[in-house]
Amino acid sequence: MFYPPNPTEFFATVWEIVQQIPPGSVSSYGQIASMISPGNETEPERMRHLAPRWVGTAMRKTPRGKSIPWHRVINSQGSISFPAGSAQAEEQRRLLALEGVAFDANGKVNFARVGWRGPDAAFLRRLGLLPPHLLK
DNA sequence: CGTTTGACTACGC
DNA sequence: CGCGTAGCCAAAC
Repeated sequence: MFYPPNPTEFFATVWEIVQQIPPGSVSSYGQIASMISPGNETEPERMRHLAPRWVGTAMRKTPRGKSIPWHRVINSQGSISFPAGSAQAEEQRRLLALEGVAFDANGKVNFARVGWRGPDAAFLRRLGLLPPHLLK
């Protein structure tokens, strides 16, 4: 797959992006991965579609106590990626519920309603990321 | 130092 | 809708 040329830097970028997600909104591993460039625009398709997994790796290593809203990142299916019923899954669901993000009977959110639109232009410029309309 | 393990996703059934 | 699989390698054991 695509893999971070510099994992440390990649992880830090992921965390910065996650901090941009406002309360009440959720993003996905794939959405975040698609924002990070360079690389994902030129990467072969077969490599590119594995990038989200690295976002998952970054999330696993999320530093605590740095006010990073890790719970606002879910998978592309709109559901929590921790095993259903696990303590971590319950915690994530609880934190999201506090922000008004609800899951349906199938354990999925309505992306159309609570999906994050993406970071603002100033943030993109600061990190040198590509604007959403240039992303695939 | 060898083996196992992922906070993923698109796609086929 | 749900389940299984390929792709792919840095961490965690």
